[in-house]
Amino acid sequence: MAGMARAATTSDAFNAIAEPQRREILGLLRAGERAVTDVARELGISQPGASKHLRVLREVGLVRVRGDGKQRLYGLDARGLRPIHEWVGGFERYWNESFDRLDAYVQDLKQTRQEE
Amino acid sequence: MAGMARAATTSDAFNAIAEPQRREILGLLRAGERAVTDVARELGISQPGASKHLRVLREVGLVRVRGDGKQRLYGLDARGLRPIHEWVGGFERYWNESFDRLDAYVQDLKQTRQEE
DNA sequence: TTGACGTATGCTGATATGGGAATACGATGG
DNA sequence: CCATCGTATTCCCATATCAGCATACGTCAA
Repeated sequence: MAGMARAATTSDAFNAIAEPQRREILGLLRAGERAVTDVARELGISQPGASKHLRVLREVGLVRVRGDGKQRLYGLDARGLRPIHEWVGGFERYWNESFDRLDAYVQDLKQTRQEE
Repeated sequence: MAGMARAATTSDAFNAIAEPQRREILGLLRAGERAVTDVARELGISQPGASKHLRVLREVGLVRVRGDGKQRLYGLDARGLRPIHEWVGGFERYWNESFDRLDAYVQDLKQTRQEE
């Protein structure tokens, strides 16, 4: 076996939210549960498209399903976003530094302390 | 033109951090600048591999380069992570809710108010 | 059961992606 | 200029991904 497009956990939450439409879906579901057709309509995508994206989101646990008659209601389960938030948050002290005209030595000093 | 693997901005910060090794690189660079070879060695990947990942990170602006003799020192530029942090943070109030045994109606009520 | 609706899956085509290996490029030192 | 070291790029392969389309599946109503 040779190359793998995106090594390790090929389908984790990081990957799921790398897709703009999936991010839109998650944002939409904050307002409450939605049937597949509704998701498709409100986002202007096809029904199979919505269904597939929802499948990915479900497989990584960002979304739950609930049968409601003929419909399948998808609801947000944001718990999987927390690790992402924490990982990115680990860089919080760095993104306020102005790197624009900053050489490496100064940068090394700054990461020791200095907040703003 | 038909299908595109990952629609809109095919290379944004969301995509860049979807790769585990690239996340490792970013984490490594928090400790300071690194030459390509050092990144490769410390992460146990090949030099071309490191170079390619660093290229992606540079193209989305999460990393800056600086020539240092024969070497090319890569440094972290975390500013591009801020939008991600904010987007994910928009779900913060949802991931503490216990969805485990919660039906949709209750969920709809909760999103109106209730904090914890 | 049959039809209708809602949803999931399968297929295809185009493209993106990552790894490995080889190699080209760039800068420095002699 | 030449050798060397550090880095970037290219080629190839295998795989993953997404969109569009068609179609299968599941549920409910009559």
